[in-house]
Amino acid sequence: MPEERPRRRQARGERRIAEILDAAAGVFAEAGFERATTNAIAAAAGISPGSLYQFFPNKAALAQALADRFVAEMAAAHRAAFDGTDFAALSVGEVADRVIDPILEFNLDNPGFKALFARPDMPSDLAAAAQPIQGALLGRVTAILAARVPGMPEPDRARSARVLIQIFQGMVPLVVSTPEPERPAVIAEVKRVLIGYLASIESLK
Amino acid sequence: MPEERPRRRQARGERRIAEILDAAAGVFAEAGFERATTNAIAAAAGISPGSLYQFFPNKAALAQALADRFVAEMAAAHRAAFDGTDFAALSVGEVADRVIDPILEFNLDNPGFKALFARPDMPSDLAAAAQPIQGALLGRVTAILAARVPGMPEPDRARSARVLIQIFQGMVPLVVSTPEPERPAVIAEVKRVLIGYLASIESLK
Amino acid sequence: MPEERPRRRQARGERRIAEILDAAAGVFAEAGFERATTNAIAAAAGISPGSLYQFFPNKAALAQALADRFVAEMAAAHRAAFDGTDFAALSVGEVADRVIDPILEFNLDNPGFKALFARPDMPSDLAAAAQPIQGALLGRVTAILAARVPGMPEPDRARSARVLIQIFQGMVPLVVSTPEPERPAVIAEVKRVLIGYLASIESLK
Amino acid sequence: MPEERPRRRQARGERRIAEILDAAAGVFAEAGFERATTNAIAAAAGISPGSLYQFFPNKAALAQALADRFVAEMAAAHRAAFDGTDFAALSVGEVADRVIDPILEFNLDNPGFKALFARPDMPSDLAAAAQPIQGALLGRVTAILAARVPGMPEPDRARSARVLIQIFQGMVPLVVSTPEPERPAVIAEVKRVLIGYLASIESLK
DNA sequence: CATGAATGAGGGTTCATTCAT
DNA sequence: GATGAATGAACCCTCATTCAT
Repeated sequence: MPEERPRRRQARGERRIAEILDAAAGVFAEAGFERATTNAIAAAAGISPGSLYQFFPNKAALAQALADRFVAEMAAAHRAAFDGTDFAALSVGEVADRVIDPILEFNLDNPGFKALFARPDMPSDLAAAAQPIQGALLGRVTAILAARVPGMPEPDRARSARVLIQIFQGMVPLVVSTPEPERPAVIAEVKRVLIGYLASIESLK
Repeated sequence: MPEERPRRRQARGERRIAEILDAAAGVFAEAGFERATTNAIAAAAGISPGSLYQFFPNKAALAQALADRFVAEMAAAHRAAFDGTDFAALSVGEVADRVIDPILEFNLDNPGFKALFARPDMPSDLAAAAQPIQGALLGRVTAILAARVPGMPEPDRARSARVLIQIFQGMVPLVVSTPEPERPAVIAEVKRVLIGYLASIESLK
Repeated sequence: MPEERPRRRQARGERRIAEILDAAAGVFAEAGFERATTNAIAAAAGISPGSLYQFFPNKAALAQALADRFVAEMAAAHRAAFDGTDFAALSVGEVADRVIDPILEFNLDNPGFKALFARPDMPSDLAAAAQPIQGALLGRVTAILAARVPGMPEPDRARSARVLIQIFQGMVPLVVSTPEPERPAVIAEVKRVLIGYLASIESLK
Repeated sequence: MPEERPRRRQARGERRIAEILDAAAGVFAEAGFERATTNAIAAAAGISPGSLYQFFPNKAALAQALADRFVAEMAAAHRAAFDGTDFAALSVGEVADRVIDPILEFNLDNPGFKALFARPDMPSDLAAAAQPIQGALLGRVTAILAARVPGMPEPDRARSARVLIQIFQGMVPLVVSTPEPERPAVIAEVKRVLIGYLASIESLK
């Protein structure tokens, strides 16, 4: 089986890449993107700086790859939340639960996410990386709206979807920064906001 | 008039400081805090690097001063929005207009604001600078809630105030990033969200 | 022999450190501590500025390390001069030869020494580094005096030891600055001074 | 009296210069030459940086002028010590008193002196400034030796004079750094050294 | 492929000096 | 002459990146 070697190598390489991205996420989360040094990331990954550059040509590419991974994981979370669900048949509360909980969980589990995507000087490449999930999320929320409020004009629907997403994403920092005993109440409130908005749209008939 | 000289000097110094802060806000907005170089800020202010350091002992102090100025301007905007207004007598829509419009305008006018206060590694000093407005804003929104929903338990009120503020602050990027012809519709939607949440609270009696 | 690698590495690292200290001693000697730039030291050591900082965290630490090395070498010279010698059994001339020659030689061989230890704003850390040799030297000269002039009161002895050391150290610049054909005569004269002082003490019985 | 104005101006200018030199001596004494900033000197002199440069074209010239003043004052002290004294008729102890006391006093009174003349990177210009007093001192000590030890060969005499001067100058730091109750004993010891050396020369007949 | 020492451009900051007022 | 704000070259140090081993 001569194919074994390359495959095994590739597998090891991918494990390495994953480790580096894990390390990078941690360092980014702790220091922010700019103050995170590639040497610190390499050290956190248990490799040498030179090795890091065998996998990523530069710091931006590393950030990009981490962003891509975040995006892929996000997409998976979204798929789990959205696929095979008939949102038209659910109550607004159930819709909110389905959509919000997994995404909140993702953000709580991945503190590096914010450090990458919330930085004020995010280059367009990075923003572009996020675009697929944003686009997918937008599409799905639009679909939910279409299912629930069929008569809504397309531009209004798109705008409302963007607003819904933004409300939610804007609340994430509040949820993340709220310590544990109080956090569920905040999450409940976030859902009330979204539900309220959804209901107000639906009431327009 | 021998008092003229120092006064004029001081006036010039303060104008210089204002110019430097303007320049810093611009460079921060464009490059982010970390990538903004003091030399670039000096150049943008039309002065030499050495001159910059006659007004601010270091980059952090410059950031602090800019933050303080933002905070002061924000506070003024808040005062203009809140003081002398009987929020209990207004409709929810009017409340939303009064509160939201000036703050949105401030954010649209000051792109450097975000670069300073949204950076992932904000030092506690900077955060402390923002605390006064945050605190004041929280106090005022809490007061509005108290006026409009007297029977609400205190912890719920505090939480709802935080959520209201966060909804709004979370929407700011969306508003700012929406180009002009579409922007008013987005702002209207933001208000609908807030109004919806307020109404849902008030309906609890 | 797997121990070879780290050992070799460490050896190379220590050679590098020695080279840097050599370079620093030269640059300090030529320009003085303040005017010596770390980049010039790096260049003199044949390395890049960044490399210098892999061995020393800053200029002060570099100076400290150089001082420590000087001190260690001085201490070795002192030990060679003092240990195992019965100064009570020697003539004053022999005592002078034993003590003076190696220290003079050290100063002639290490022009950077003066640049580090004679600077007017020597930080206390550096002074502390020199204190061990100064203390040891003082102890040894005091011991010699005790051996040769047993009846001397302790405070007088301590003072005389300090004076002897100071005479000698004060003469070093004269010796160093005297060009070669004349230098031995100056050294002879220095010894005459010390011998004369020693004799005058001993004559007190 | 039209000559009055320029003279008065000149007088005021010279007073200013003296004040600046006083300030410089103080700052040099406290911070060392390199770390002393011209702005600090100007501030200590109670003038603006610009004014300082009306009197001295640069920092080196200021140092030079201060050195020159020190030298002139030293020369005066020397003249007071040497002129009109028949050293051949005095005991060695009296010679030592006459020569040493005023110079020690000068050093004790002028802490800036050391900061200027003891710095490791003294430029040749500054050294040249000191040369006149050094030369004069050398001449006078040589003359004393000639008066007291007529048969001494010229080269030996010159060398002994240099050694005598160097002994003394080398002891100055010890004297200056010795705190008050103990200082006179140290001074007495310094004199014993010089007397001992002088006596050993004279005994050669 | 891995290593980690080496690189060097560039950033924040200082300070001797200048110049408009 | 005096002022002091302004200048800008140069310093110490960092860190993304490279390369000999």
